Amino acid sequence: MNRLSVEIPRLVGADISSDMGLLLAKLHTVGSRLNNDALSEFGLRERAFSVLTLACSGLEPTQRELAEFLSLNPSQIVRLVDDLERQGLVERVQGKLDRRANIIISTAGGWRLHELARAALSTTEASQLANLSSSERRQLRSLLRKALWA
Amino acid sequence: MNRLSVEIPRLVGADISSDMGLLLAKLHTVGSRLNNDALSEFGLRERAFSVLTLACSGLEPTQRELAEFLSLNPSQIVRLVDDLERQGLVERVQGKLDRRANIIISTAGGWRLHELARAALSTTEASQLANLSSSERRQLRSLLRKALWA
DNA sequence: TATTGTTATACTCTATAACTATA
DNA sequence: TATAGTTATAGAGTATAACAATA
Repeated sequence: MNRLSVEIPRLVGADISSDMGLLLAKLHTVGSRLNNDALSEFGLRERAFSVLTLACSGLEPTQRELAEFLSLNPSQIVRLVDDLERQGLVERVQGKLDRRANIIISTAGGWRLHELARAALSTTEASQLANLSSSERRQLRSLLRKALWA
Repeated sequence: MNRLSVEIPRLVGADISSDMGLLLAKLHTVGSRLNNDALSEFGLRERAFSVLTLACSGLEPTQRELAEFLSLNPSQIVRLVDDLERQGLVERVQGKLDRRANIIISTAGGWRLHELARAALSTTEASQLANLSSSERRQLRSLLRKALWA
């Protein structure tokens, strides 16, 4: 249950093996397990890592933008930022134009941890997509991006 | 929050927009919302639909096989089958070779509901992947299958 | 009036360990 | 001893409504 199956199960013959919902669910949840395992030594989980990455991006995202971009709702962002802030990895900075908005930026420690975590994740991604060539991985990435943002 | 964004958000510029974990998480969770909305009129959710589909496949899956194939753990299958059984959609049949195993098969009512649900889902999938041509959708499906089962 | 972030809350999903009956 | 299914339980993820501060 903790890794991609090495044997091809009998049920792959079923029609549902081409069902987009199932394919995405399976690759996502299996990948999440690998990612969360890899991130656990850094005290992070998959979504916290995404928030940290955006806090490191230089784009100065507001919590609202994070919610929209990550397809999470605003109250989930509150919790994620609370935890990252408690760990000293990010800070809430009041927006200049709109004082209601919090801009989330990484601390120096956040940057350092992010680099380590990113490196660790690149190896889990390689194992998650071991069945694909590097050109197929690029193709997959490109199709997923296009599906989401045209 | 309930559909794919029509506008491309500012943060797409960030490196993380190519992060496989994020791409899969986002397309999966947004798709799940659409699927669960579409299935709600049938009293189903995404995973229950997957189990029902396999119960209708003629492959006579055991609960163990369902767990492995769907990347869920056995106790989750118990709950899903309990609910489907309570709705009269599937039955547990004791395995002939191994009396410990339960084979999950669809009832006539399960078959009928499955057909209706499947038709409803095909339209949500179309809207989820509206940005892709039909050849790109086939390509995506094929890459996801290959990633999972070589 | 509308929006940003927050809190409280409920529900769903995921994971684990302990148990039973069979193998 | 090991495996299939079950139960109980805890923790993580998701969704909603109501509220304060600001627009």
